[in-house]
Amino acid sequence: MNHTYLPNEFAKRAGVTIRALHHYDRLGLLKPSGRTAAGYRVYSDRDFARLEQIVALKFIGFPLSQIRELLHRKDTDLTAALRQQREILAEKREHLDRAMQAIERAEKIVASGGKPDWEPFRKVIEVIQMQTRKDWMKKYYTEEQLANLRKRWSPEVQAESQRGWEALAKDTEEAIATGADPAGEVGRQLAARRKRLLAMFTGGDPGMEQNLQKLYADKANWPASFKKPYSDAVDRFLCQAAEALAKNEPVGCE
Amino acid sequence: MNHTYLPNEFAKRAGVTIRALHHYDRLGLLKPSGRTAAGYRVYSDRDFARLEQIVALKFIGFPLSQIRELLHRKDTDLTAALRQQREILAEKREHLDRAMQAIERAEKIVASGGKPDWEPFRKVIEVIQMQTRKDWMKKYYTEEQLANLRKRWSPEVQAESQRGWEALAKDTEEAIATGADPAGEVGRQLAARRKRLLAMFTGGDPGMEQNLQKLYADKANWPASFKKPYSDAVDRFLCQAAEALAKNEPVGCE
DNA sequence: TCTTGACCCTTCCCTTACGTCAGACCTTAA
DNA sequence: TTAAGGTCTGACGTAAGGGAAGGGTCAAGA
Repeated sequence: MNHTYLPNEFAKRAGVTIRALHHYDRLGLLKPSGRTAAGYRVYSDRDFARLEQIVALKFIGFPLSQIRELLHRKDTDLTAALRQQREILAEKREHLDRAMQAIERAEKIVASGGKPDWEPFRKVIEVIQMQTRKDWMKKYYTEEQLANLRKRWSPEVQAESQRGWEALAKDTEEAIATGADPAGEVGRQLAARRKRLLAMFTGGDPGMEQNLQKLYADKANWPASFKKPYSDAVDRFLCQAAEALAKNEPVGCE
Repeated sequence: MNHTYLPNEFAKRAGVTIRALHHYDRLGLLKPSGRTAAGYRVYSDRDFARLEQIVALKFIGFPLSQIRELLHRKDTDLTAALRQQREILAEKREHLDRAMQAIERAEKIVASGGKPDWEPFRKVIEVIQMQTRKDWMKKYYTEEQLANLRKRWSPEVQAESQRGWEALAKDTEEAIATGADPAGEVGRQLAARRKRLLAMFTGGDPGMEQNLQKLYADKANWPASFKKPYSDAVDRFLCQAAEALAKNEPVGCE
């Protein structure tokens, strides 16, 4: 059972390249058990186990330097390292999500044409600034609520929400064009759709709903990225409809 | 309105470092409009617009070399570049998701203690192998179904699902200990919980449910990472309960 | 006029995790 | 004996800048 391997076989079995083995050797991360008379590296089963660990730690994103620490010193706090690494990955994922969202926006604007080619990037920049506007959002949301929001507000959900708002805007414009009454049946249905879309954002948390209304009222200080995708007329109609739908609840129209 | 900026003001306004400006200058990505007699870089509003574009494209993950192409040649296909970039980001996100899942597993095993410190990494490796087992999953799932699954199966959902299974296992063990009947009321409720957890995975797609059953039957070929977190006794009890709950539907127990 | 502090310049080395040569050495089969 | 295939070390390249060395510029205060 105590096999020995030459570099080629060893590397293939572990799914790494020979060059990587050289690299780990030079870093002192994985020294081969021995050498042949000609100087060829010779690896053992124990080396293989260690390489497996290295590969695993690399997969979850640890840098080689830290892997060496973790494998070298038994006293290193593994749980703390894992937790920290998970947090790092979570941050990276957040960035990726925002980048994907930005691309989708840009694609949409490019596809709708008409504008000069570089218009999309204004939008992208707005999204970035929204990211740096975290402190602004903290005026209204607690850290915990923001964390929940980030969890729920995946790019897919965002995309769906955006589609929903666009469709709602279109239908509302039609309703206005046909002279519909905000308090009538059509308005009632549109208001219900608006409510569901808001619920996608708040996740049904009443605290967040309140905050959303305060935030909505703070119109003067909105970052540009919060600009609604529909006109003031549509906004007014929907607000009136929403108030008609729920006579007793404040709706957040000015 | 035609402002000029020295590096400090310019960099701050755009949210980059002076060192980055030097870098872009050297790459020919953003040459300042002019220089003072002393050799200081002088930037204009047009430079600012260009820098905004650079920052935006960098945010969505384009390398500087490609950014230069995109900004230099008007004929470059922007839509194609955006689509491709989105795909690249999607792949990265997939990797991140799997890494986070691996960390969560490792953390759980470390926390439960008892095992030698390096046991967790066996589990991590299994997750990696599951990744390379894509071809195996394709036996049962179409590409489209897999894509849907990846969308829905975020780390958060995974974590929640895992918690759900663990709780279900615990409660089922208790039920077995008290001699409950799989076909009785307790069994009925446990079976319903099992069904809901499966639904988290299938998303209610009946095609995927069928596949899940086929996959379940292919027990001999399961990758190790699919090992259930509960004992065979719990498994049998839940299967019998599920069959009792839905007399006419096949449940997938052997 | 001299100095201080805040800017700015260029050039060079450093970072990660290897990939890619280049030139030389080893082993084995034909 | 030679050809093929495997291996060695060493050096350089990658992306996107960070940091430091060593030096110039500018405005204001002593």
